[in-house]
Amino acid sequence: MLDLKYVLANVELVKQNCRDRHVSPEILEEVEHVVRLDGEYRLILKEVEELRRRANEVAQATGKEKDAGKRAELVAEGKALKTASGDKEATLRALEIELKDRLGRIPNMTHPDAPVGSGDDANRELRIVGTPRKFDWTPRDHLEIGRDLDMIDFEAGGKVTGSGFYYLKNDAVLLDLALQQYTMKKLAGAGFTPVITPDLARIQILEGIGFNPRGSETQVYSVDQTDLCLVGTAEITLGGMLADTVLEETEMPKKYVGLSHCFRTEAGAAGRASRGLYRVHQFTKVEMFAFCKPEDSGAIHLDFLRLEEEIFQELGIPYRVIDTCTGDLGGPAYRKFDLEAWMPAFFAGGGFGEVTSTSDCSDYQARRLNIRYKAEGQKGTKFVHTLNGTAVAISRAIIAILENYQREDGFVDVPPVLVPFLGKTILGKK
RNA sequence: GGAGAGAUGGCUGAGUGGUCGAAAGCGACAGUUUGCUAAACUGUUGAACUGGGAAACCGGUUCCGCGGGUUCGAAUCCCGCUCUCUCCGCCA
Repeated sequence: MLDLKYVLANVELVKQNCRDRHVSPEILEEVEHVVRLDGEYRLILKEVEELRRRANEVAQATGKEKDAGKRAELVAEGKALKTASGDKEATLRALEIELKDRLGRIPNMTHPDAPVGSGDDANRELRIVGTPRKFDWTPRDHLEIGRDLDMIDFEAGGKVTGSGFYYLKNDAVLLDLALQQYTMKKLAGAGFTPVITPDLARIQILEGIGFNPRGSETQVYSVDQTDLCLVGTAEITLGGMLADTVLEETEMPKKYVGLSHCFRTEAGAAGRASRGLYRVHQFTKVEMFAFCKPEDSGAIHLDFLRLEEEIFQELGIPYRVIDTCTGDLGGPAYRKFDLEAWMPAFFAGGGFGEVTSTSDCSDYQARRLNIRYKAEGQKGTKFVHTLNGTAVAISRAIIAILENYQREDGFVDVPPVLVPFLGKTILGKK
């Protein structure tokens, strides 16, 4: 959620930002609605406050009044005031709810360096790191490898749960756990507090982070008869962890690395790049999250990106870094970098597929989650900035590892950095 | 799932219908004292929104877990909910 005052003072900037981000026309119109509603709200608030002021005055006077006749007069005035304010109070509440609702639909402002535009063409490739390996044979994709080595069972997943679900078996299980442990250990050593989060969260928290669980094209599974949703990322539970708190300036930045399962309906994503493990309804993810002072978020964002790159460098997977264009930022992100890993077989002839993503959400999430900090020596509180970044999305990392580390004999080498966690050097071999 | 107890400011904790944004203590901050620290003493000390003012500051509204209700008036009475604790049941 943007700051209402900021929106009112910068209507044209906010609207231009909406256009840059290619939001729907209805959302662009929300800016006007917000301005109009705020005007109405202030007008009525003034009237209501005046009525309440007088009502408080009367009520106090009534208590002090000893004379029965005068007392009765005051009570009568109090009753009249009560009647008068009833409707206005209701209108005021309705206006406030609508205002907040519409304000919440306006996306975050955008970092000035983010490329303006929409679609893959507008994304800016910052760099490519690593060299794709040359194969002496036609590289097999992870579906084939997973089946041949009895490591991934999509049929059982489909039967028991549905399309988009899968079982990991044998060495894929060890690989999954090794990736989790390697990443957790690395980030715990880099000053992050390790956390295993709940896999469900309240709707209110989802909304605070910027998800919209109720829309028709929602990516989120809701649990019937409750206000709970399965989380699509630990970003939700990590950000929500400090909802409604006031931090001390000295304890920031607070950095967490969280492990959760992630559930996504992938509504409307049918079609391209949905084979195998690439676009599944459930996967496990290790996620970085930070709460920091506004002036630190830019540096921490770059640090998150550095850590993501370091992880893929250590895993020995070629990747490229994308500075995400305005049209693809989503609602909460002020700026976003993606890492796309080389997948030699999943994309015909080899191609890059998104494996991590890190967003600087400025104070957009903190405002709605009400996460503030007390600045030393200053009165009042300010909203923190929040950042999130994928450390490892296990399913997609598995694709990259299986395809990049495959051997001509059908087995798969274990990336050296994972060997200590996996306890073997070749996957699939008994 | 059943029974009971509770939720008040940074913390502890008083407050059962009007003078309560809320006693007291602790903590924190400032001052006095002091070679420095401590102690002692004095004072200050919640938040959001909002009107006036250059500012210091002066007003107003809201907030005692959350949401309703009763009343001229609610921290206080009534209803619903959430959370915490204790006991019982169940359970990995």
